[in-house]
Amino acid sequence: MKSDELFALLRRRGVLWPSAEIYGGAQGLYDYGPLGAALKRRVEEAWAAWFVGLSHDYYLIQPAEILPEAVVRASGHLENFTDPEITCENCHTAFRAETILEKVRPEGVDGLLPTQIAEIVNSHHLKCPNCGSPALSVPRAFNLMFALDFGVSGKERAYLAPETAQGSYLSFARMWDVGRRALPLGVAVIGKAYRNEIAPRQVLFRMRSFTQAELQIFFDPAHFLVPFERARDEKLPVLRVPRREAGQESPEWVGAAELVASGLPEFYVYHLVHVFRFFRDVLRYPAERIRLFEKSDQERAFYNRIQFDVEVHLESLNGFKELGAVHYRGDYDLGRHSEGSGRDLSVTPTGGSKLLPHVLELTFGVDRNVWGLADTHLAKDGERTVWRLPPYLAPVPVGVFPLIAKEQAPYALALADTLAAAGVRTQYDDAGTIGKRYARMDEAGTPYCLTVDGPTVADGPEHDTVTLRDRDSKAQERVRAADLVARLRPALEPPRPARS
RNA sequence: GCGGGCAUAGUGUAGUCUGGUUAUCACAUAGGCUUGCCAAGCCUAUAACCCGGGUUCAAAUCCCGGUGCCCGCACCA
Repeated sequence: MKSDELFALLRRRGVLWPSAEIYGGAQGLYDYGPLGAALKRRVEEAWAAWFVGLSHDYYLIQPAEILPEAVVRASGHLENFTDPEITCENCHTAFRAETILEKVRPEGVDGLLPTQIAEIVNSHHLKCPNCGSPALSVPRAFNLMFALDFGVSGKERAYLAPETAQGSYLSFARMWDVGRRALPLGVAVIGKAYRNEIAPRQVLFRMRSFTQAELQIFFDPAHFLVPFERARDEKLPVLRVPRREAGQESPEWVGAAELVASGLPEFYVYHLVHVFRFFRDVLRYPAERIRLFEKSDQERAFYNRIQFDVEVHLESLNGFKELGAVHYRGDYDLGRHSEGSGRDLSVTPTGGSKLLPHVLELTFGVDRNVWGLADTHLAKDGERTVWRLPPYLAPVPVGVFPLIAKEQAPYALALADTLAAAGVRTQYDDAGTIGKRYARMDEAGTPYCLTVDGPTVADGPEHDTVTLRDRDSKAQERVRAADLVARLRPALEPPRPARS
């Protein structure tokens, strides 16, 4: 489905819509409706079950979403987000002011006001590096962070967190103390991040307020032992730099052991395997649509030593899109915060020697995956539209209908209440014909529908049995009402990784 | 940010070029009749010209500004 068509469908069904619609909308902001909010929450639950479940030493925390200025200064966000940009009025290419002034001012532009930069551009008659035109714009400082007045004095500044990772780094010292004082130590966060994007686009793909799910693993690079045997036999669809440079865009399937043999650390490949399994086995993206895209030295941020993006081919957006990534960030983060805060964040594990832990970051865009799940799992099947979500991700896992509202409504309502009380979320519906109700639930991604009919309420062998209808096969089966909870509940639990 | 395109009920649309009747049609939604296990049929109801300004006797239609969306470029530490 094309992006427009998919978004129209999601709007119509109340999955999501633009924020502040009645005022004409606000770029880059979206609201989730009932189905969307439920789906997003289930994705988050499945993510936490899988990744926090990877180790006894991985924990979920919830840090603040506002960062004091000192934090973003130390992390590098302040300087990197305020680079002034100059645009060529002729060919419309944008450049960093630093690039344009490179030759005449090799010391850089830090500390200069936009007007001062403009003066230098004018006095040296600088031209566009692309087309040679002298029509260069006045420098514009764009800061992707939302700045806030913090406190009542008006003197302190703070920023909305541009990523959730900083909250984990800030919490490291405390986590060390409350934890087992052992490495590796995993700190997971599912939270909001805010970026004042220049051009928000493609609905959930570039938003100004979005949700990230990230796991920061602090470890000793000399001793990061992982149960690699659980990953060794997996084959991964990787697209590595040499293959990319040879002009290939499709991945090749390479065994985990082979990746290690090529020089990637075991701990990295082990986690990459589990990230791949999450996308294939938990979110159930088709394996052939997934590729692990290695970023080259030039492409990745300077502090990332190894980076693979997890990309999924999305029809609505015409190509592979980044839905997650695995970054080996070295000791950059704790180093910067040690320096910035004046507090030494190095630790001494029991029986070990003092070190500044390194960080392996597993990062996911939650909103992007909600879109991805709509793109890959929601499709037309002849007349009907079916959202083939895994049952544990379905916003409403069970629909309950009376075949004839006038006759079986009380029984069906009571059944829905019983299931709800047992922790199975249901939707009761008696409007229109039975086929219409099935179609409605198919579109909402509901995997199971229960229909109460004549035999259910009549005396006879089928008393207290209902039909259980499967979304994907449309097959029906008679099931005793009393057995329903035991029957349905296992499918509604998200998978967890194997662990000793 | 730049360039191009677009904006009409909940959704998709006709009408805009060439200003003029009660703004078209389908689906969806609500109610009724009928049917009773995969979007059937009939009747009824609800519901729209993105916002602001201008031109005109008259604006969904023409002009200007704004906002939003789509595509391309740039950006995405």
